[in-house]
Amino acid sequence: MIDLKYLQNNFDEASVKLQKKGIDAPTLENLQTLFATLKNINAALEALRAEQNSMSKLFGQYMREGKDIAELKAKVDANKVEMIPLQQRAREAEEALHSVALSMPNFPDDEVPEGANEDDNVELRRVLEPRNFSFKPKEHWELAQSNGWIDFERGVKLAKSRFSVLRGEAARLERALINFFLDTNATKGFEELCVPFMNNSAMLQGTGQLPKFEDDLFKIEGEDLYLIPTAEVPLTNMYNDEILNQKELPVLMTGYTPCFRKEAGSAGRDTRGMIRQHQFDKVEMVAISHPEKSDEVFEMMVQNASDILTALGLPHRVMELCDGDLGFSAASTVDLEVWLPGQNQYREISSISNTRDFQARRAKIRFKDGKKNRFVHTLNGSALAVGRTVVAIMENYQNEDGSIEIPDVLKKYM
RNA sequence: AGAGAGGUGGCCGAGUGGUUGAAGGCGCACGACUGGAACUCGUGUAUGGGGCAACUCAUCGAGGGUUCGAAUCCCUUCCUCUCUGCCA
Repeated sequence: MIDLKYLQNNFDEASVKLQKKGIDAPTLENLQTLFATLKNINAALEALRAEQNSMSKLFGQYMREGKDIAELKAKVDANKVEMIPLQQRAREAEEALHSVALSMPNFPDDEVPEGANEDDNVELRRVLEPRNFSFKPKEHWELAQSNGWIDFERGVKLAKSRFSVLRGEAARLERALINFFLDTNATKGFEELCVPFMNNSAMLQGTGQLPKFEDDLFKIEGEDLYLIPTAEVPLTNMYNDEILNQKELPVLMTGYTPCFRKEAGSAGRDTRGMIRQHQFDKVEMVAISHPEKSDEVFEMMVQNASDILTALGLPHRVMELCDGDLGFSAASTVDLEVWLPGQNQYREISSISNTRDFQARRAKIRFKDGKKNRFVHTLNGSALAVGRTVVAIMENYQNEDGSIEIPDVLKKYM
């Protein structure tokens, strides 16, 4: 949730920022008006309530003193009638404001490069040189076929399209990667958590998936539960509606979960192979940070994810997202893109975002700063997407005969 | 899933219609005592909104109702616990 007071006091500035995220001026003006209207109605209503309360208090006194209460009661009744339409208007204004405000994306940071889409993202650096192949490297689905690693057909049979089954060594590689990621994150101070894979709607609203992106989620029928699209949801919401002690910050959490996404709107993209599935494994990092420390924490998280790729010997590049490509909740995002020689391109394998206080406002995550309660900053990032790492290992570690090497750091896990 | 009990501030817990936003305790913060600590003592300590402030409004799981007035009464709903059933 954006800071509505900030919006009201710095409308032009806020408007420029949100236009980059595709919000037009009229929408924003509407929001501002709703906010101002609600404030006015509430002020009037509260004045009447105050009067009502003070008159009500007199009743006790009058009755003890044996005075007549008829006149007082008449006044109170009149006051009450006056409040009814205001209460109605306040309720309507509140609902309208709430629904608009929850659909408003986060402001991009000032330093975020400008741009329209992913083509305008800025490459910060490349790590490791792509290997020179003496043969034409194959795509992972070909290798999956010849090695019997991925059973696409039976995944579809068991569920539907965009599901798959890992078999034998591939399944063990998946498991090895999860362990390797979790262990590595632990050495950086992240506490490992094992969380529910379904969360309720309040939590999904807290991190920003609801109400706007319900179509991307798998909902459990007849329950207020959704399959999580990322561990960011349960991990961040661990502290939903809580007030942390400043000494506890930063809270660093990591966890492995499968992630479930309908991939609505992705029809026709990456239909082949395992790049885009309805279910995939991911190890996530989440940080709850003091607002003044979140940039530091962010850098640490990017470095950690990059180091993991380096340890696996996977060439990658570090991309800073332009404002037009930022997600709904993010104020700034760095993507790590791993080199896929079979596809001959870099593909996203990790996305690390600082949401500043955007999620904290929605999820009411605060910390005590002296006497005041302030919103924390929340950050999240993949370390790493497991399925895509399997794909990257397949393509980068393939031999001419189609066999696949296992990176050295993983050998003790397999 | 069936039966019963219950949901109050960071935690425990009192409170069945009128200065109760809520006793008491624990915890926490600050201060005193100490060489330093523990102990002890003193003070402070719910959240959110409006206002420069004094102050004021809302909130005792959530929603609705009764009443001049509700943490307290009524209805609906969610959740938790215990027992039974089922189950890894």
